[in-house]
Amino acid sequence: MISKKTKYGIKALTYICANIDKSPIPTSVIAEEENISLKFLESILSTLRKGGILASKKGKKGGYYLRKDPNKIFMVDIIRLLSGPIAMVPCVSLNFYETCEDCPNEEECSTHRLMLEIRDSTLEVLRKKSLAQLTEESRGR
Amino acid sequence: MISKKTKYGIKALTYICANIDKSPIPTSVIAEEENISLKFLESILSTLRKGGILASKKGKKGGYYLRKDPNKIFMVDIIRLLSGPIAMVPCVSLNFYETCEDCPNEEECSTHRLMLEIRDSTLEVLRKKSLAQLTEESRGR
DNA sequence: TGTAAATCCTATTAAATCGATAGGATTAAT
DNA sequence: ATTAATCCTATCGATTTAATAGGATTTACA
Repeated sequence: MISKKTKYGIKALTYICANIDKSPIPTSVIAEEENISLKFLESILSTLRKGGILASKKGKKGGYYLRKDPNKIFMVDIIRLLSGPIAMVPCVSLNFYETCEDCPNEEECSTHRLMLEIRDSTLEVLRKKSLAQLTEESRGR
Repeated sequence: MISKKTKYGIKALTYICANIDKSPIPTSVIAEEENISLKFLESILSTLRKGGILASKKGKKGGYYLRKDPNKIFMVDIIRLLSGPIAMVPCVSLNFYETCEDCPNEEECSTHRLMLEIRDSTLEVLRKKSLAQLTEESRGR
């Protein structure tokens, strides 16, 4: 399960992408449109800014906008930033690898093997999907 | 991330499958071999029994054994039992569906769309992989 | 130059979940 | 009887989650 943080983050980014002409967009507008708690969303957008996905403009008429072309922002990076590892188990994580204390040999661990396959199929989806693409699919129908 | 419950459950099932000739296998043996807390494993195997994957024999010389042919036990069912929904979000879950309070229209929700694709690619892996197959891949190399 | 509207920062909290741990009741083989 | 197993219920500490609170700072604009 992904957290609400991740879910709200994706929705917010899609909103910003869909309204890219109106940016910077204040947190309050997104919170209202997407039914997200304002303060919670503030912290999420802050994470996305620190992570290099969003940029912000302070003060009146300020808000958030995309730092890069949404065709060049991929969902893997967003999910990694908001949720942490893509892998369902640290021992198959590319970016957050950890050994298991209970496994003498990773190669022989059935969980390891299975989760490796799931990680790969998930990565396949997330690496291909850009924010621009997701936004178009969701809104443009 | 999957829980340790799920991880240990998969490892235990693989152990039982790999040692099917010696079944029923007592919890204590699996706990020792796979470095799992005995009491924790007890509760996991109990879940697997109640879920119809394992059967048990009580008393001395008792233990757990597979209820069905391991070629006919698929990883989807095991994961569902131990972790709950395969989907990363309740609104795309086949077996644990729930509406989101914040979404007026699911079809237009970007998170929904993305998680639908991930669910499908994950299901693809989990539905195809049998316990027998996973056991062979992990142990037999 | 003052005010409104925004980001930004730090801290707290209530609730839920996780990963165990504890203690014993029950059942069956020898 | 004894031993070795499942089975059942309850508790617990730690961590994470999803907010909430309060305010400091920055900027547009009248």
